[in-house]
Amino acid sequence: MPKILSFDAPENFSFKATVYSHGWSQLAPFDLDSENWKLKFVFDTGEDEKPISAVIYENEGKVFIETKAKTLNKKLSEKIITDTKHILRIDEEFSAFYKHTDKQKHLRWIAEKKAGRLLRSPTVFEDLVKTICTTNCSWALTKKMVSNLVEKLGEPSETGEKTFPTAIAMAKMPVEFYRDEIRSGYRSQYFAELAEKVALGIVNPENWLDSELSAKDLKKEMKSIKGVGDYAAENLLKLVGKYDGLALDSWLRSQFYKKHNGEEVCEDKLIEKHYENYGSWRGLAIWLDMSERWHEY
DNA sequence: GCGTCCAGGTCTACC
DNA sequence: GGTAGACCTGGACGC
Repeated sequence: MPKILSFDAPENFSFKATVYSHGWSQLAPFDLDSENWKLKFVFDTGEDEKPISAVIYENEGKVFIETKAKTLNKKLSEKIITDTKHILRIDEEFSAFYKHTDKQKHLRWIAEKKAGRLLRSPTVFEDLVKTICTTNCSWALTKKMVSNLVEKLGEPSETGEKTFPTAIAMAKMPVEFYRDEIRSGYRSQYFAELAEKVALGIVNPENWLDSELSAKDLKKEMKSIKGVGDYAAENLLKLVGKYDGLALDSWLRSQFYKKHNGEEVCEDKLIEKHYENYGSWRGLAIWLDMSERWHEY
């Protein structure tokens, strides 16, 4: 019998808005069943335990985690619930953000849909590697690189689905592996270097979650990682709860031109000006404004 | 079939 | 601090 865990969802939580918040639900080990609104994931449970495959869904104000584990002790149960709350950003508060968006008629849907939570991975390391996989390539290639990492370096659960690899697992592989097997091209050097530094404790991305640094200084620290530039750092800032940066990429720019600039290309300064009134929420404001049609469910 | 472009950018060298 | 050119991959497109 599968072991099912659950917890109460807060009043302002929307499972659909969270899993459709950006492309992360399409990246392994996430696997979204959009017909039934169920999100598959494979939880890493540490060195001594097999990873656990699970399906996450919401029903009547509760979040359920239906695991495929035959047994599940209290410690593992607590870890899976903690990870799920982190992934779904259950404890984040958006009322201050909604006060901004409710002032704009065309953004009132955001509070109505309870949107704002950007799906993330259980670890910042996983989000960091995935973000580097989004740079300078098509979304199809991003998905391919992430799938290759999971398939070739992930740990299998009892039912065979694999986790995202740890930094230690990634650090064991040479640059050639990333180039030839992961197909990550010039990013291969970045992955090998990053994994080694994280595995050795020289870099600890998990510290970014509760960093006391300002967004500006944290962005600077993130950019010290090879392969992380302005877009990647600002995207990572959003994933650790700081929305100061717009994280402009070619997709976001093109959407802005279509929606707010008569399909005319403009300088980034104009885009920044458009969202300056949202202050420290501007990164979330532009993202939701541009991805509005994703929330037509 | 082949060449070119470019996509959820970044790095380095140079000014 | 700003800019030009190089950088992997793979799908789309034109010829």
